[in-house]
Amino acid sequence: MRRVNSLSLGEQQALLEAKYPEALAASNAKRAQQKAEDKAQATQFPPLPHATKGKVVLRLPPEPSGYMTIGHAMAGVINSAYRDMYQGELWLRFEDTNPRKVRKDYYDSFRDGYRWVGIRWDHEKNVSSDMEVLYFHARRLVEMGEAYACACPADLVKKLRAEGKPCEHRTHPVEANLKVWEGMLARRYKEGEWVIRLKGDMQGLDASLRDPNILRVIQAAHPVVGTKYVVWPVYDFEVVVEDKLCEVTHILRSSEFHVSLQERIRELLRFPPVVVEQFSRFNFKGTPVSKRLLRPLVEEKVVSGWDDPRMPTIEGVKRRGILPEAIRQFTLQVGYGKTEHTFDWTLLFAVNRKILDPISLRVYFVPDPVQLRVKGGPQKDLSLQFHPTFEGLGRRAVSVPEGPRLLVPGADVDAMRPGEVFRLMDLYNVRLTKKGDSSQAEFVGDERLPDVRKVQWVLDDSEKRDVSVLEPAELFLEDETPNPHSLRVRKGCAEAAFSNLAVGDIVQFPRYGFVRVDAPGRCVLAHP
RNA sequence: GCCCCGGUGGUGUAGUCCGGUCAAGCAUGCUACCCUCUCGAGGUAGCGACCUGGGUUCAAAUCCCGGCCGGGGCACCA
Repeated sequence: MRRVNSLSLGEQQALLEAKYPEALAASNAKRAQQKAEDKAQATQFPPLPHATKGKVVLRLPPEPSGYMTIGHAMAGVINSAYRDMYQGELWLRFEDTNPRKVRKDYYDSFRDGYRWVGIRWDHEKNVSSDMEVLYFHARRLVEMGEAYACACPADLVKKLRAEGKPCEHRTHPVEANLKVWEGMLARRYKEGEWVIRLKGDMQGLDASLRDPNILRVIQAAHPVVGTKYVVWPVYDFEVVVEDKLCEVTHILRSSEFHVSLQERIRELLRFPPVVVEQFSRFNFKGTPVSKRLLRPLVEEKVVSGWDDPRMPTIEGVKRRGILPEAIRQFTLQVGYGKTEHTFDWTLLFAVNRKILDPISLRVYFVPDPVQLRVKGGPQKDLSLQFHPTFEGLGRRAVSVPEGPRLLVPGADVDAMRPGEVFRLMDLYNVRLTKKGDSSQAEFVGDERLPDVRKVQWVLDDSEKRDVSVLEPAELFLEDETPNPHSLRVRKGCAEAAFSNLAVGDIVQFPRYGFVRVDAPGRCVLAHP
């Protein structure tokens, strides 16, 4: 028993569920969970075109150049859902072909993040491990006369592309191009001297097809393969080859890419076609995903870091108390499409709350507390349930002395006038007799009264715990103006039972909201 | 500027392919009530939308054309 008590409440709950499932069998937790599952099942994705069970191969193609966000997670959930639906295979493939942008810890951010949301993948690779194959196909294009080496400076290329005019290099013979190509690989050229361009259509209306650059020299150390390579493929070329190597059948990608160039390369290389389903990005109100907007916040210490609970990163939403299951259900519910959307956070919160409600302990927390002396309050030994309807979550004992000194929310006292009768939850009724720094009230009875304010309280003794709660709000207001009040810190006191919680536990502070224990004495408000 | 892609209540989504059953469903939000020793959950009721103009048709959210608005692409980024 002592051992059990030494565990955190969250651990106790997990233990209970594992060891005595029958105790919880009839619980509302199970029922609520069942209901949620039914709902999730009701929102199935539409079938994939040209998909056969057992023959679908999908991929998650993150660029490890930043921390994983909830948007990546949602795109991952979609791919993962189809993998399951068709009993297919899923690749995790790091698109790490720009050594300048890629960083080692970002790989782990994605691996951990996908795992956290419950996505399982069947294969994993880095594109940087396929450089020889990429070179092979690049050479093929040059040999076919479909690509050529170009030494024009970048701005000239830009100019000619805008004008739809070819440059002198376009008509060079294959042998000359191959010679340059070999020279690039042999590190004979510096960055920017020579690039390989695809022969597209210099006059075409689709400007992305005007002889795009497909390989270039980058003299920077790569976090995985070091300085082994200096010639790096550009995305549109690399992705086509990789999808062939992975035998990808369906591409479900969030951001908008123009596929015409990729299709062109795929045809030239004689690779089989793939089904492409594009959908717009997952934006959350006031919370951009773009690094351009987020990075300054981190650097200027507007937020505490990439894991700040206001951030759209996986670490951020996790810290805030969003459950992976909520992200999965939410993604299934909102689906995907080409219409731009900005999700209101409350939509996600609603899903999260419904999962949390039946399993969260209730612990009293008094925000902005004020003292309240209760005259005539009788001595009470209370045994309080941690959950209003679910007894399986246990109880805690609270001993209230005679004429106790309590802490109650300042906002409630402010809103009342002397003489008002209110209920101290789980305790008794009192009448407010004096408002001020140390308010007073008198005991007026035990029996439940209809239509009176109900107020949570905490004993003002040595057992109470000072707790500050971070209240995250949107980082940006309309347009791109930073929100000066994106974080409030609420001071308050929690009852003694708070001490038994561990970092990571999520509980409900009644009349306040669901919070995740972020550190000893500190919580983050997930949502009301 | 050029090229793609979109525009259903405050927000998200269903319906649009194969026009009528959509005077538009669901979720969230808000309001009221019920329930509940929480401002949570649950229940009931209510509020609230087919971007716009024209065309085709007996009939258009759904098809066609124009406009407006939004997003993306036109990188030696992915």
